[in-house]
Amino acid sequence: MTDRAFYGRSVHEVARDLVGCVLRHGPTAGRIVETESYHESEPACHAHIGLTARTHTLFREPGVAYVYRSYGIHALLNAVCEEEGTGAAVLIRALEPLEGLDEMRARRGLQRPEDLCSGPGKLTQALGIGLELNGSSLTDGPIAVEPRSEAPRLAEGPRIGITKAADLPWRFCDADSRHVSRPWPPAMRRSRVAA
DNA sequence: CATGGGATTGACT
DNA sequence: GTCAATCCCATGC
Repeated sequence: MTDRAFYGRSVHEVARDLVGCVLRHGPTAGRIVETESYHESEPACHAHIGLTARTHTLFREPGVAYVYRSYGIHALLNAVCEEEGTGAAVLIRALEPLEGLDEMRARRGLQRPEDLCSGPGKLTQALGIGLELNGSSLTDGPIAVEPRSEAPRLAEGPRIGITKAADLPWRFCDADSRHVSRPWPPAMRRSRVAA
């Protein structure tokens, strides 16, 4: 289990260090293979507009889960980082499924492991993470994050799916995983190795 | 109080 | 490649 100090650092460092960690909720678990970092100083971050009812969670203490609804349909999971009062978080974008695959298949209505968690909305559905977990603790709550044993090789690139500050290279992928969401970062498109 | 857009996904051409 | 689904909330009148 990660501790609060792990999250109380630069959001970009945390985003890098979360790749390779195991995310767990109930009987389902997966290895984090893709993250993006967001900081209040740039307009793509929800916290950029300041403290509102929606962004309240982003300004809380490090190690809290920020879960919000995207496009009216999907729940997206973030880990709140840096000091309390600073709006910054790491978006968990993809997992390599490890445990509870059948539970994930039932929730997703799909079979292939690489389709179960290869996107931020997909993984919350697969793990059963909903908006009710917004504000819950990642260090002592229903969602757990377990430290990695070794650091994966990272592929970095611009964040995707956003219109503002789209040039910042704050997307971090496990360069050797085939469970990363599409499109893959340029550095990963040439040669592929099995996960 | 009305409106528009978004850190997405899946289905379709 | 395009596009609709669907809803919270920020913004503007």
